[in-house]
Amino acid sequence: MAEIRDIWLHAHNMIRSARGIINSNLSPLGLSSAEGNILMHLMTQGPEMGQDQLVEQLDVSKPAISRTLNSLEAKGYVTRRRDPNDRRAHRIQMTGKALEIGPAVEQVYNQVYTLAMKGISQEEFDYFVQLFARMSENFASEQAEKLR
Amino acid sequence: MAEIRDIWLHAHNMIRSARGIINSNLSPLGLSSAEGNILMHLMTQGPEMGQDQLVEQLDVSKPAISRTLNSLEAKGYVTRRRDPNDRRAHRIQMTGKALEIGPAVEQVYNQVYTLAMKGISQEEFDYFVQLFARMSENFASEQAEKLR
DNA sequence: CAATAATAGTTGACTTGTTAACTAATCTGG
DNA sequence: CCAGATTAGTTAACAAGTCAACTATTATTG
Repeated sequence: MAEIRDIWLHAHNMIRSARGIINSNLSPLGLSSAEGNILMHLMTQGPEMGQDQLVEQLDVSKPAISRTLNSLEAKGYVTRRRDPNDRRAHRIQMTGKALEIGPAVEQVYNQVYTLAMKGISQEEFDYFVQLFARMSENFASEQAEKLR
Repeated sequence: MAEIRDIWLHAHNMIRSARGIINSNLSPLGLSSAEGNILMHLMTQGPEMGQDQLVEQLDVSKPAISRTLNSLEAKGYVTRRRDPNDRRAHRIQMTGKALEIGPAVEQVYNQVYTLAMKGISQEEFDYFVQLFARMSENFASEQAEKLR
């Protein structure tokens, strides 16, 4: 019988395992999983964007994004340009160095995705994500409720 | 079209939201979510167990359990007795104080579970958990592989 | 039966995230 | 046009977890 608590155990386990795999595969490149997440997002979603877009699209807090960009910038994988149209904002751009390691990073993430999907059909997967989205939305709208 | 990355966004969001709800509802009792998780487990899975069982069943590392028990003990919700049959081990037991607040704690968790299930049928839920279990197992056996 | 391995817990250093409070720039309505 | 609200980002303090290395027992086995 499925226990509802199990959802949290599985979610916790999956996130921890995936992070572990990503960390150990990125460490030869001198990258952490938090850094990899941002690079992967930039690689797949466009080569340049504002910090606030990273916050929204990766669903991670502003301070977390800010600090991870600090280390990516220090390592030379990313540049922060002031946006000339809005001098509060920063435009984040991957450097040539980032583009060089791009395929290697992408491969690490694809490996994780492949592992997650192992033994699961496309239909099952779509249904799973759809249910997860509804459950996640329950929490999101509860939060919106509280802010009102 | 369902993106596989979305799974992590949903999992992240659900865990964070649930933690937030639990934290804010337990804070009047002076409890954190990490502490609540342990109390809830003791309440539903038996009034007494070894620390290693908490580690295994809650799927949280030894240090995390150890430190959370420190604070539960300091607050008088739990006692650590040395096991007479194995003097390395500790037997964890809820105190009367913990039993008193038990129903209130349980209610907080049930509220979260109810929210997660909103608009989701029992069949959908069972299927969801079953798929999640398989996905989680993919990661667990990968990890076992590496240890071998 | 003694040496070695395994197990239960703790401690320390770190990772990755959070919220709250702040600065600086931009927007908006009276 | 300017006072107050909003927005982009940073900093500080904290939460909750991780792994690695340690102590102190208990189990195994040669």
